[in-house]
Amino acid sequence: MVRYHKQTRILVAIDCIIFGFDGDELKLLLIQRGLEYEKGKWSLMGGFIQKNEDFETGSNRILKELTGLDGVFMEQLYTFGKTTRDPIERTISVTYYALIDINKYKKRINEDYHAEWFPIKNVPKLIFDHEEMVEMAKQKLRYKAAFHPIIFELLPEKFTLPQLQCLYESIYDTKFDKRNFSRKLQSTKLLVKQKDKEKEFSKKGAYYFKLHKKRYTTNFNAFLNLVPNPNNIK
Amino acid sequence: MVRYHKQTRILVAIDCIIFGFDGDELKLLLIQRGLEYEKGKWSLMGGFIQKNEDFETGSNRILKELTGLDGVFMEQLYTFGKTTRDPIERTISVTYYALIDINKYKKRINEDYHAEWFPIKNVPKLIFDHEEMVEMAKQKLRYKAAFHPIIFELLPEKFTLPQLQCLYESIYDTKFDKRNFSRKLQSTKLLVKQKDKEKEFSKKGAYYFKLHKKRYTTNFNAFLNLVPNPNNIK
DNA sequence: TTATTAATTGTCCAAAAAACACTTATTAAA
DNA sequence: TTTAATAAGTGTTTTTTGGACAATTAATAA
Repeated sequence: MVRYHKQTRILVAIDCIIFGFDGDELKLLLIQRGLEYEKGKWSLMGGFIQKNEDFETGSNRILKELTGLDGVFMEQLYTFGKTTRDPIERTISVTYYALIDINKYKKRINEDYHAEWFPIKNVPKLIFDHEEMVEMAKQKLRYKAAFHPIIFELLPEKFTLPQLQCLYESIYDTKFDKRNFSRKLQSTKLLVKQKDKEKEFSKKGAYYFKLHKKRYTTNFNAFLNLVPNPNNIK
Repeated sequence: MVRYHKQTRILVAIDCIIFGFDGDELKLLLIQRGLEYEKGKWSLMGGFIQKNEDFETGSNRILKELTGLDGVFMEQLYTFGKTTRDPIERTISVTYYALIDINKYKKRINEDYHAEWFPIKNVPKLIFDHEEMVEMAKQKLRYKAAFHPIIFELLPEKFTLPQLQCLYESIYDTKFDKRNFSRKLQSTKLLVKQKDKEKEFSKKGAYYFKLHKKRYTTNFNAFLNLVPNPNNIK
């Protein structure tokens, strides 16, 4: 095989910023490094890209290795390339952020890693530039959730309006008016009210909703406005 | 130096998607490959990352090599990693898109490359996955320009409202109502009307505007709405 | 029966966005 | 000099959207 000569070849890692929601606040899944350098310190789940593996495959492999989950929402975030970011050897890191339904995550699916969920407001010190990665992922999530209905990836199939509002409030670290919130979310037409109620968290109980799947997939990338009618743009 | 063992090291390229605006339509700067593989084919400007170079340095080096320009708006777009994207040897590509004032670009600043501006609606066939990169950059530009005032990076210091509208229309491939457009843009408070007029393109002449630099830098990341008052969010 | 708790629901007002058409400045041609 | 042509500039009305605001309801526990 022909090769490019005299060029530097570099290690390429994939790191995953994994978000979950436990019904109370937004959380982040971290692992405690086992052997090698920086042992015992907290870090994002990651790994090196393999010889014949592309990023989609690699990020899914890494996510599955830790969580056992397949087919979750995951999107490339940013590629970090400071020359000194890994003190052992230059490594660039292609990061992906994932939104998972925390109920589907089974603790200890993988005994090789000591993994734990941390409240997003209380993340421990992380190795390398992982804190910067987390910060960027949080911003991306805030940004995207303000325009697109991606938040539902963090919720179980059936959820209530108060749960949904709580999730938004956790992401934006603020409080919303529940009347306006309810009206706004229902006006998206993405929610289908169920007949049964969630009764654990209140006496009255809150109606469950499910996503209108067809509209959800169709509207996943619908967006808003500085340009007139951006949705009608060809 | 300690190194990670048994891991694959990969070539890392940077490719730049360079946009410009000539007063009429959005354009893309491409080069015709000189020697080596795929000679004569059109391609994005790119290069391999150097041993002690991070992405910001590298992307600026590559941009300057072709355009002679410094300090232009450039932002990381996406990292492409399909294992077969470069048939010579596996190479991942970290892409950056740049918005330049086309007037500052001097043709033939660099005789090593045969570079040409192509209308965005009429881009030739490109090598590798470069068309995919261009497509993604176009989408990103549309997305971002709908919420943030980045478009001014494509314009000279003084510009007219009709020019600005023409640029938006070219990006979105549609027509806007000029009364609403003018009102909307002026309501941003980012524009400062000048006393002189541009008189080449019409008999009446159109007033020049400049950016209100302070407000422009302050509001560069201001944005809009699915969440109440996202601008006030902590 | 009453108290408590959280869910649910509606009205009004303000601001923003979109639809819509005429007037003005200038130059070139009649 | 008048007229025609061209593109710039400007205002009003209506509709839609967003946000402020508080009373009622369902269920359980005291």
